[in-house]
Amino acid sequence: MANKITAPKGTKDILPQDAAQWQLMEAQALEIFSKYGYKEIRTPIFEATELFARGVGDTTDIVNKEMYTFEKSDRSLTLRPENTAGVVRAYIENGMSRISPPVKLWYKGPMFRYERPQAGRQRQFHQVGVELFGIKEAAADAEVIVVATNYLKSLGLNDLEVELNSLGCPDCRENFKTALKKSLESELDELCEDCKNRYEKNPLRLLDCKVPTCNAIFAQPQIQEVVQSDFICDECSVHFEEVKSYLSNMSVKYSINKLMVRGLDYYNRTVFEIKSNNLGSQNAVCGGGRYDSLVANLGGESTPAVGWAMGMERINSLIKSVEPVKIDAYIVSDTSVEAFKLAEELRAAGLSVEIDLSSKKFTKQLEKAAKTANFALILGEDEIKNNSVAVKNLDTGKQETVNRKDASERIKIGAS
RNA sequence: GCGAGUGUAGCCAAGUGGUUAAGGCUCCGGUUUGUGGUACCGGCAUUCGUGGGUUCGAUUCCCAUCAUUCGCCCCA
Repeated sequence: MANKITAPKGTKDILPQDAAQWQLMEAQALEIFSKYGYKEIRTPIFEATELFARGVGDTTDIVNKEMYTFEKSDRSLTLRPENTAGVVRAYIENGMSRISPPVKLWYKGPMFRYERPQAGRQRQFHQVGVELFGIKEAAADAEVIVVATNYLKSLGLNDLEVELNSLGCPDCRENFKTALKKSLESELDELCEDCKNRYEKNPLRLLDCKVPTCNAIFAQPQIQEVVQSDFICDECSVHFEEVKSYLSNMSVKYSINKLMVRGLDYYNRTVFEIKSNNLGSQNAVCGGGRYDSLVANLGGESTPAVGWAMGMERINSLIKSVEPVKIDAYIVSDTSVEAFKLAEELRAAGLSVEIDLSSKKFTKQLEKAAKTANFALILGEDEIKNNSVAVKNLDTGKQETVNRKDASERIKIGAS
C-alpha cells in the first residue's frame, strides 16, 4: 500500500454508479434555467488572482486563506473559489453591457477552496449558479429566487427553507455595524476569541456565534434592540418589501433571518440562503444575493446584478438515488465477427447493445446478458445461416426466432 | 489553524499477546462446451495504513507518522 497514489485530500471521484444523479442535476439545470431565458456561460477554471482579491473581497476567509494560488511567467493565477467574479469579468470583457438588459447567465462546474474537508465540504466541489445583470428592481431578486426554488423542486426537493434578509446599501450597513459595535463595546472582554476577531473584521457575523456565553450576551435587551432594529434606509426598505411581496404572491415560502450575513463582501440589499436539516453542519444548499457594485468594482460600467450558487454535492446528497438502467440487449454468440456486426446494426437502430469481447463460453455469455440486459440475442450457426436471430426476453424467459432485420423492432415492442 | 473518532481485501466486516487472520457481497472458474439470473464446488489478504518500541513472540500493548471521518472556523 505504501506507494499507492490516492486522490488529493478533499477531492472525490464521481463514480459511474453516481453518474445518473449528476446527469439529472445538469439536465434539470439546462431545462429549468432555459425556461427563464438564462444562457449557459463557461469561464476559465483559473483566473488572475487579483480578480478574486478585488471581486470576492480581500477581508474574506476565502481570499485570505482558502485560495489555490500559483505563479506562472510572473503572473499570479488562482483556481476559482467561486464563479460570480469570473462571470462578471467575462460580462465586462465581452461587452455584455451593450446587450439589452436583463442579461441572464448560468454556469456549472468545479470550484476550489483550501479548507479542512468535512461533511458537505470538499476542496474541489461543484456549483451550479445563475447571475442576472442590469435590473435594479426587486422583480429581479424575486426571479432568481423563484428560479432556485423551481430548480430544487424539479429535483424532488420541495421542503427546503428559504431564508431572507436585507443588508441595505453600504451606508445602511456601516450604520448598523457601528451601532452594533457600540452596543457591544462594554462586553468585549467577555466574548470568545472568535467573536473578538469578528468584532474587528466582520461584526455582522457576531450574531450567529455558537458559544453559549456569547449568546447570553447577545440576548441582552439593549443589544437585541439594536439587532432587531430596522436600520436600513427607506429606499432599501421599499426594495425589500417589494421582494417579499413578489415571493408571497408566487407562493414561495420564506422566513426572515435578521442574523443572516453572507460571507462574500460584494453583497448589498437582498441576501438569501436555502437550507436543509438533513445535511449535518454544512446545511446551506444555496446562497446568493444582490451585488450592485461588483461590476463597477471590477472595472465595468456600473450595473446592478443579483445571483446565487448552489453546492451540487450537497444537492446530490439530498436527492434520492436513481435506479441503474439495464441495456436493451446483449448478444450471445460464438461467432464474434457476426455478433459485432449485429450489434452495430442494432445500435444504428437506436438500441444500447453489448457483446462479449473475450470469447467466453455460451453459458457465461448468457449469464452476463441476464445481469446487464433486458434481452439476450442469440446468434448461432443456424441463425446466421437463416439470416435470423433468437430474441430472448430475460424477464419472462420467453424466446422467439425472428428475421434479423426485425430484431430491433421486436426489442422495442417488447421493452415498451 | 484547533478539537475528537476511526484505519483488517474492490465493498461490508469478525477476531485474538502464540501453529495456516472468520464470515458475507462483488469478481473469476467449474458442475453444465446452445439457454441465464435462484443451487452446489473451488479461487481471490505470505498479512491487519506506515515506521519504530515493549516482548521469546504483536494485527492485538505503547509512541510517532500518514490517511480518513466528524466538529470548530468558514462556506455552497
